[in-house]
Amino acid sequence: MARIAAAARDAHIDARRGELLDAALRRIATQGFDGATVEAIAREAGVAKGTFYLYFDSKESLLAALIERHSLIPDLTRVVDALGEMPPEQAIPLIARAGWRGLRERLTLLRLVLREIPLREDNARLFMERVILPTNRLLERYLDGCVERGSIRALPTLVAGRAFFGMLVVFAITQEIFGGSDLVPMSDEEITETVAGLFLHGALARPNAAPGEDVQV
Amino acid sequence: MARIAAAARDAHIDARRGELLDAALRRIATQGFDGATVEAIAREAGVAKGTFYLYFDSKESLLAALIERHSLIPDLTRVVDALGEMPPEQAIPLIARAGWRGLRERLTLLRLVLREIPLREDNARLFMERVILPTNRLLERYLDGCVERGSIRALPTLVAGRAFFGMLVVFAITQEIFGGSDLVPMSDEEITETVAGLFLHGALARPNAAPGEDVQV
Amino acid sequence: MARIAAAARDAHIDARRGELLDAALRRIATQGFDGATVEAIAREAGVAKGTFYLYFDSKESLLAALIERHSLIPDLTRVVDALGEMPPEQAIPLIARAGWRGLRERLTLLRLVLREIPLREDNARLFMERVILPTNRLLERYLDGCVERGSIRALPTLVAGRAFFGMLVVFAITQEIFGGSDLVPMSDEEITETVAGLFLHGALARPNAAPGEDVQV
Amino acid sequence: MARIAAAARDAHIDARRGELLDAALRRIATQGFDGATVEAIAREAGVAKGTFYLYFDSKESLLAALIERHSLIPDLTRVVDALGEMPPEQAIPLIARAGWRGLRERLTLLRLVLREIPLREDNARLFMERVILPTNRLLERYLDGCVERGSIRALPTLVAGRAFFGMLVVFAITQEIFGGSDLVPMSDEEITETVAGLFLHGALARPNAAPGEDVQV
DNA sequence: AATGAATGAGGGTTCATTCAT
DNA sequence: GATGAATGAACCCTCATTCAT
Repeated sequence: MARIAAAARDAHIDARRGELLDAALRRIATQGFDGATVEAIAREAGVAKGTFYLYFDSKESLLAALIERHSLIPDLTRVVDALGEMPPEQAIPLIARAGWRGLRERLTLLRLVLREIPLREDNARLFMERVILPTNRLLERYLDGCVERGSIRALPTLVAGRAFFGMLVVFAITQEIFGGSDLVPMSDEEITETVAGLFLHGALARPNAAPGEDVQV
Repeated sequence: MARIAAAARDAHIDARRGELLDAALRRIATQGFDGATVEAIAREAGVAKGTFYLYFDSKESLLAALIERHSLIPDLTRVVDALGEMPPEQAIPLIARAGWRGLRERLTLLRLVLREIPLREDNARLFMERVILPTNRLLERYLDGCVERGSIRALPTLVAGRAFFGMLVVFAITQEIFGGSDLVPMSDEEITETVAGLFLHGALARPNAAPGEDVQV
Repeated sequence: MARIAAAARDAHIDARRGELLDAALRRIATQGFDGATVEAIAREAGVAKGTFYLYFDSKESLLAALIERHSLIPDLTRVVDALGEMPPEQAIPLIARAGWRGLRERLTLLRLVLREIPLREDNARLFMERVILPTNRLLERYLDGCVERGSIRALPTLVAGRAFFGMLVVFAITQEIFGGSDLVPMSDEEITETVAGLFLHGALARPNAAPGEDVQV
Repeated sequence: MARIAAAARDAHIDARRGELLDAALRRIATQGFDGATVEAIAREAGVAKGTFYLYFDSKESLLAALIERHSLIPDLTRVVDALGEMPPEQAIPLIARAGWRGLRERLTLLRLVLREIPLREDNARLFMERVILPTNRLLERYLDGCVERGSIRALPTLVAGRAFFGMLVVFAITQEIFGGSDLVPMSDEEITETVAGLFLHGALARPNAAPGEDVQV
């Protein structure tokens, strides 16, 4: 019975933490971390100010929880795992589309990360280790497989993978967060296909030239 | 004489504003906009707190001035203008290196932009119009020229240009701002050459296949 | 049966109150009344926060109970009652030693009283009536007997008694509570014998008697 | 000119600090340190809450300033210095009266000290070193002189001096702070003369009995 | 009887902004 | 023009008290 009660309590605690985290993300998205008061976050979650501190040690500790909670990793893991040995010509566009979708669904978190991470060295490190690098390695592993199978040329796959995904991130920042889509609209297809196309073939018109050499400029 | 005095006064005002902006950028870089107090900024500029308000209406108004003041445009304009009709195989690496250098020299501003712009719709719009899009158009123009001359394939050059430069930005964010270089060091060459190489040739091993088609996945 | 149950319940209530009072005294000793939270007191007593309010109306009401509960009276009553008509030359040193011992055993309570009583007029009155004056009257009665028997001179015995005991209190405050014993150590004997000696003979060298000898303390 | 301005500013700072300290003492006397809010203190001093922090680092730092500021030392120094080699029969009553007067004028500070010092180990040490011991040594020096001149018997003068002054302190606590004067009024004379008389002659009726020996009980 | 989640008033502290000098 | 003392709104956090379970 005690066990059941404890389990119920834990569930309740998790639920409340979740509600507070959701509320926090909403406020922080529009007002920034400093701008979102604990009172506002609590009220948005439907509880009183003091209740916040039953679930988080401090406002600061909410940040880490927030960042750890949302990440692209689960999504991308599923997608990349499903690729198996699919040739890059098919896989890369798939990844681009999935990545773009994932980013658009996480714009709020992206705003948060861009804003709050750089000032917090510990969190920055944590974020690199827990979110960016894992995602990056996922791509690296797939690309390494492609290189082994000879379907893509030898290149620093970690760097290349980040460059690939990074292009999507930059469009998310400029078009969605900085409001670029109001000034210069770009369709989702335009973005994902251009990014995928560039990553696969580059921009050169006659790429039959021996690759790699020109890079030496 | 009155005119001369007025001119001198204007010069003085500009100088003071400049000192304050520099001081502000230094403080904001390490503490964020909210964390940098007017008092600290003023003291860093060597004046008293009240003096700040002789040169700026408010702390907020300093932000716009700050963002407008620093941009990559002059640098890149010079570089891209100098390219003329240089073939992309040579030009793209040059641009990548210049862009990377410019970014690394402006990390402070990049931090500021990532942190403060997203929350301020007006500034975001302004930043897109005044900084991102001009830079983007610069590249677009060069790439359009290449397309015309047949040296690169037909692709949405505005999108492609942003993707190209965006790769560099993402490395600046992850490696320099998020501290990735402590965890996974990457040399400047590795970054610029991989980015340039990808943009030129893509990742495929046998890019002699008719380009563009595979993208249709 | 009902009566037995009621008695058992009362005993239980008293026990719980006692545990809470002990716990409270321990917390308050180190952190002060304001610094000791109800939660901490309850936890120290091994019960939950809410339970506290089953036994006390409020945190404030705990104070009165706490002060009333501990007092020197029982100890001193026993000691003074046992004196009977013992001459002051013997009795006063005995009282000084017993008083000193009692004070040292009640330092926690002394801290509490010094801290919390002065701000609470009602409690102050209560404390005077219930603790200080009874103790004082105890001494007064003994001293009055001495005066009657001619063993001490006529003096305001209430005042004198308080002065006597007060000397001990002041050493408890300065040496034990203010930490004077770290700076200027004084032995228990030095304190009790000097106090007793002063009270009996005063400081003068020849109150007609042979001087110097009195130093035998 | 700058020097003059600086001097004026320092004077102003001292004045403001003084006003705040006075105001703080008044509030703290009636409400305790914790009960006296910074806002209330500031308002009592006629300034805004924020102004408080221009003159004190924190509320806590006000305490030390407060305690250091008021002490009996200057008064007593003057009195005791003026005694010279005056025989104790005259000097002790003088000291008792001056000490009593000084204590009554500093009841507020006494309340503060009793309440706030015990919980703050650092302040307790400081208070012993800076206030109690210096006062104590003042008396010690005078008593040592008397012993040398043979006017009082050899006794531990530091202990005796504290016992002497301590009697006055206890009357201040019980009569003035605990409200004893409402229950059992005692005139100033009764207190000072009894204390002085006890210190000089003790309580015994025929102190020509060989003193000291009886103490050995 | 016992619990502990929830509340919200209230406190210390910071800081953008004003204004008299 | 330059200063910096003064202001007070607003924030984070604590904790006595209540009440549904």
